[in-house]
Amino acid sequence: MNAATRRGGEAAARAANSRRVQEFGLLIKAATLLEQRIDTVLRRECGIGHTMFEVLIRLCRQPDERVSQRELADDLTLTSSGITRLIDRMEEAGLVRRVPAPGDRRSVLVQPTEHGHAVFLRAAAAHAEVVERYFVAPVAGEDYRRLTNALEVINKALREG
Amino acid sequence: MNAATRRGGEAAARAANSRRVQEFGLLIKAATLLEQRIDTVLRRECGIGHTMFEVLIRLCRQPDERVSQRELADDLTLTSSGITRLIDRMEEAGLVRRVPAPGDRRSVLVQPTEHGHAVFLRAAAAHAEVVERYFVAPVAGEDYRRLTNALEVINKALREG
DNA sequence: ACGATTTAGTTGACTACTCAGCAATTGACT
DNA sequence: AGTCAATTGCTGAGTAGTCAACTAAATCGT
Repeated sequence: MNAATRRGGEAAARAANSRRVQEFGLLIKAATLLEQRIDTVLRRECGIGHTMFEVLIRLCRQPDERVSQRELADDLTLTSSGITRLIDRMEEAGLVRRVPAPGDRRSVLVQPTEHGHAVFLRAAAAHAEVVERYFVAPVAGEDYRRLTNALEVINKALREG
Repeated sequence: MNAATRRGGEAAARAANSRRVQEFGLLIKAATLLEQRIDTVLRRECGIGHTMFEVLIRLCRQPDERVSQRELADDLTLTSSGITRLIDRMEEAGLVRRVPAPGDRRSVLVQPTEHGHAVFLRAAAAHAEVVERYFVAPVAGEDYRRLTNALEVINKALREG
């Protein structure tokens, strides 16, 4: 190993060991593991993955239970083609149905079926268990409030910047 | 809409609007947006995505700069076949090289090339900027320490449970 | 009121993963 | 030593997303 390579390696080692890198890694890792855990549980107990569950949340929390594909795509951080295919699969699984949007013939509204409701209710229970156990419980009361607060601030910064 | 459907809808609406669901959504969303943002920046400025960057971090922070594929897979939350293909692409891009592991002929060690070092150094700078701006800065001093602490506790719970 | 721009959704071709099944090697137990 | 189980990495087939290019509909500027 020559001197230049060694210098490069040292600088790289410093960068790779930086506090920020480690700390940021914690966020990515926690989110990945939690998402994976939920996905596994939902698949086993309800036959849907985490992404479909996220769609059902958006549909069911709306009073009229109708959301456009565009809004879903923005909310889930997917592209419009990603949403098209996701809703295709959900429609095929009998979880949702597409209805034309009154007043805008370009837009498609997505609506849960009765089966969609039923699956969502079971999924929500399983979801709540995992969230409670690995996200809420490990972080005690006051710190939990601060955690969600921090996450909100980060999301705000991302939306604005 | 009949009475049964309406009842199902109301229960679903309650579940979908639960505090925990919203709060957990903040974590997923923050992680997704941050990862996406970093991916875009790295791709534009260094020609690599976020996943390859994560591999380079693991390689460069090791004193001897050699890590087995198995360890990388565990660290990045990928399957062994996922890592095989990722390292294939990185090798093809000239970022890393595979070397046989002394003392275990099943195992393959991955090592950054000189080009890998160079790319990593530029990428680390870009990465640091995004992390500083959207992850560290929005959450002021004391709360930031608590945030990383909470994330650590969550990761610990996930590893153990 | 009409052409130019923007927006919503779809499709084809591609990318990056997963899972299941495999071969090679290692370790553990008699 | 000899076999059985576990571990490492690889491969074929399938899944879930992306991007680029398209059509149809709506909105804007004049």
